[in-house]
Amino acid sequence: MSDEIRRNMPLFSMGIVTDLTELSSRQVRYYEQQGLIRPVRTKGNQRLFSFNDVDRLLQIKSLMEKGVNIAGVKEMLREKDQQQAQEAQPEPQPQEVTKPDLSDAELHKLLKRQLSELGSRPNQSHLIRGELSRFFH
Amino acid sequence: MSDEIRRNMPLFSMGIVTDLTELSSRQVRYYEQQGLIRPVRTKGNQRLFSFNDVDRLLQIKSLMEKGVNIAGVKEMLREKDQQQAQEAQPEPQPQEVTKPDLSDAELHKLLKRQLSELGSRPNQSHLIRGELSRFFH
DNA sequence: CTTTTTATGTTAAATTTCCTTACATGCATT
DNA sequence: AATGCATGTAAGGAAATTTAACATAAAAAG
Repeated sequence: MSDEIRRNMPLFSMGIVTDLTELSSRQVRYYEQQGLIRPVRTKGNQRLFSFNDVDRLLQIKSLMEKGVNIAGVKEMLREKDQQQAQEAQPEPQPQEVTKPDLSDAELHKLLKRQLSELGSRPNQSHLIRGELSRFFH
Repeated sequence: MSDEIRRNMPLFSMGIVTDLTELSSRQVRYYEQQGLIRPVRTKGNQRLFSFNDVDRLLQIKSLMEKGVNIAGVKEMLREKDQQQAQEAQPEPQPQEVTKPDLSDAELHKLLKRQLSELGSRPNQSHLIRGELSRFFH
């Protein structure tokens, strides 16, 4: 729980995040606009990102490089969020499945179509998916 | 060693550091000028601080609140740096003691005089000495 | 008890970074 | 051919940061 706080502490400015992720600021703002991340703001309205935000951005980048579109990314992050919420409160809560934004059929079709690609491009000198987790234990 | 990289990765802008440490930017710059920290710079000449920098600033703050002056802080950080350097390369290196900037007598006198005070003031909502270490394992 | 040093505050001007908005565009999808 | 998605780019303004200078209270030195 104290870990939760650390992961969500607003620490990084836009410039550092673009360096860390090698995303353009345009991309980062677009992803925020699409509801994929929720950085807080300074008094002067500038974005401050947390470890979690950077982590999500790396996941988003990874997925989009595989051809997944925003809708797909949104769906996958939503699932992951649910998992984490479950882990956070381990009470076995009998709950009817929350309706996904997209039907299972739609999502399946979507992913099936998109996962037939594979853009490959060497990368380094910045964070890659999974590398961030080492910042905490 | 990979840990060393993480600890020294330039991540934080001035604003975040002043929030984290509750030091004024003036203080942070002064401590840099005195050689206590060495933040790197962006292309545009703005400071970028690492975890290590923030950690040192918290130590500096803690010491100065106890009345230790810059010279004393400098000495104590130097000692700690030596320790860490030793731990990093555990080769039993027979080395004659490096001459301190201040003689032992001077330092002793200095600390003895200064440690007779104790400014107490409640603090919260920011990092305190030792709290930062949890960001890594 | 003056004088000097230390550590920090404050202000100003210049520079850099970031913000929003708007328009442009290549590539898929329809 | 027309539309939508994801991103680039440019303009204008606001916020954050920088250096340099001057001010000052408290401590140290003489």
